[in-house]
Amino acid sequence: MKTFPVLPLVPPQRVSLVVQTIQSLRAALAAGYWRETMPGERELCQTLEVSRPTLRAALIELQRAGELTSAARSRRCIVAKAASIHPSGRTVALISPMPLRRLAPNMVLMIDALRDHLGRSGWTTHMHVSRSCFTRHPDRALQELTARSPAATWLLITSVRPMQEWFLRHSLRCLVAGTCSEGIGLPSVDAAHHATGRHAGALLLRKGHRRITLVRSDENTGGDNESVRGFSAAIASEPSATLQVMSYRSRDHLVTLLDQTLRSDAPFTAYFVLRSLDVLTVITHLLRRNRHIPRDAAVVSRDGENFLDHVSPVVTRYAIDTERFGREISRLVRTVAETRTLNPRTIRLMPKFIAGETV
Amino acid sequence: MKTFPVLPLVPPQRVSLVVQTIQSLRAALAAGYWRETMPGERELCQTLEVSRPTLRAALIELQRAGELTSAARSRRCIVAKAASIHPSGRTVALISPMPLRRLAPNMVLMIDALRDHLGRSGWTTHMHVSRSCFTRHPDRALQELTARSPAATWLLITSVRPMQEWFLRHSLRCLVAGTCSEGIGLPSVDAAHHATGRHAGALLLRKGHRRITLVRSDENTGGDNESVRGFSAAIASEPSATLQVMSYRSRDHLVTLLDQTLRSDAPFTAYFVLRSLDVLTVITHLLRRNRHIPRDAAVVSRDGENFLDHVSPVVTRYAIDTERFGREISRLVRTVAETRTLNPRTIRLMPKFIAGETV
DNA sequence: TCATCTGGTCATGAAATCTAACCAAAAGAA
DNA sequence: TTCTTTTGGTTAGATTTCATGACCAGATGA
Repeated sequence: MKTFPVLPLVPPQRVSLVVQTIQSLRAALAAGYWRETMPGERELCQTLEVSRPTLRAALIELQRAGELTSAARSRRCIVAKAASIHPSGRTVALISPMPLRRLAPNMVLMIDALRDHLGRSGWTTHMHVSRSCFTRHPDRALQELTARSPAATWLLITSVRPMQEWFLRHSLRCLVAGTCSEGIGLPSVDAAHHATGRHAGALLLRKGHRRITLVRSDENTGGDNESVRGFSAAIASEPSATLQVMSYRSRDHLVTLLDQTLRSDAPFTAYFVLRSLDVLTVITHLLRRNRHIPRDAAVVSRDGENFLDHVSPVVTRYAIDTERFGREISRLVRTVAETRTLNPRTIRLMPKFIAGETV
Repeated sequence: MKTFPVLPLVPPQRVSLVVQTIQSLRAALAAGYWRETMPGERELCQTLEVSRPTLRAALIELQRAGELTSAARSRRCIVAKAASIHPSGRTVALISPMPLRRLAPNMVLMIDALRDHLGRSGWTTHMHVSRSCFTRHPDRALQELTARSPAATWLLITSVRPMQEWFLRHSLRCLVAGTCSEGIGLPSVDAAHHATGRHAGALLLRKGHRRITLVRSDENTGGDNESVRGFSAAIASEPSATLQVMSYRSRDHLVTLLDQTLRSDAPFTAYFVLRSLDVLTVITHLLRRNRHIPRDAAVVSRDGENFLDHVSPVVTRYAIDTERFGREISRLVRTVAETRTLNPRTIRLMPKFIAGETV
């Protein structure tokens, strides 16, 4: 019997990046990481941290090996059916309509806290960015996404009604970070928007304001409707008070609407703004039009981002504890993953009121 | 026994040839392939099939690790006991002076990208928040912290000179996210602050501004000095231009300084603000004092946070790619962990200029 | 004395890789 | 329908890594 001596001095192997990429892809394919079809090239580049030419070289090699089929202008298909023993065990998939950098800073903090907690418990999180899952007819996109990347639990961020309905209908394990639409019994963690709205309304009335504007986006996310209801209820308690709801499509549209309101004869003296980023727009625009804050116009922000501290004057707002938000979601994720039935529990966190100088 | 979960899609590891060579040499050394002394460099090159610069980099690294001794003009000697205290724990420890929610949003995004990338390569990150490590005499705090929580690599965020010196002195594996102080050779990833400053200066001069203010914090972090130097150099090229550097202690102090400047007879017509949060303060205060932007005063922000898009007018600024920033750091972390400060390399990323409406 | 070996250093060029575009077709949303 | 987004396909230029080959000065030994 011949024994092979272990070579004591082995020269470095010089595996090119393309080959390494092929190996990574093969391993994932063998593990059944994707079903049917591959993700787009650009997305793969991101996750593999590799440039597109490199990735394409690897993909083409796999095609030549017959493990993938190329289809012009549509996604590549997986040929060999892999032993689909994909351990979807401890994986949470986040679905967001935009990449992190487009989300509000507080949302990023929340996600970070969430990942941290889940990571400590041995979970991995995976973020999916897909615009088409948030449209009015998200069925196809959701079908494909959930089929392609199995996860123990799905976490919906800034989700809209059709999406939530889809998840409920397919009874996939999921939970909502933010507001769950009315009548849809998905477990969720949310800020207490109704209570916040009521508090803000009462505050402005107490300060003597009677002509009040609520500023909201025309997309219905983030519990805007609830805020509006809470705020309206508070304002309605004072018969002499008028409430105008300003619903804008874009930043520029908001500016236009503000100018219209400013031109009106009986001016509005208070603004309750739902999105903190738009508070910036409102405040800077009011200042630009020579309105004094808070003398000519009071401003209250429903969301409490950090940067509002640096506005002069400091913005009065309601701040949520992102750390806690993330922790609660992390807990709920684990509960949902363990229990078979969806427990439609809703956790509401009350934001902290931060008295600023804009009221 | 602890088992690590197998990650389904691991990005290629990009082991550089130098690192591969180090591994080959280590293996041979451990196997006792040579006695007392090493072969000559040229011979080793042949057997390892590697060029001399590459081999030498590997040898020097082994010297630094104390496994070989360098002898000028005679062969290298092998240190008897290969200590092999390679802290292969895949843990990165971040040190920050403040919790995430107090950091600039872009920094949070960067950290998130970093965690994501490292996580997929099987690393865990741990965040430490300690003010006392960022003081002028951080020795005790750092001693305690590093002793308490071992990590393969330390990542310093918004770090200051004494801290960096301490790490260099104790030759712990670390790298700097942000600016590495002058003369301290730690590997770092940073924005190209000097170039940005020069660009901004040239821009303002081209627009006809001659009395220009640079707004900076009195803490020296985030490459503020570099920005000042680059900006000054650009302004100095125009003899008729005046540059005032406004260094503030706090938000309120900044407001006071702004008011002083506004009262001066020959007004300053342009502001270059280093921190994006303070851009908010500057802009809102200028608006409050009825200055029109950009007619009375132009504002340029060195940092490019997203929320500046929502200011009216949209702020002209320089934005770094946080995703890329995090990726570069992630890569550097892995390099540093494998070799001890192999290459005290500084990576400079050029931010993208975003033309706004404030110039 | 002289050829040869040693580690140290440098300039140059080739290859691998990344970045950032642009294109046209297909798919999907409104 | 019309418009936007996404898809794979392609290219040019910059950057980084590594190899090649040369030179130097001291050490070594014939």
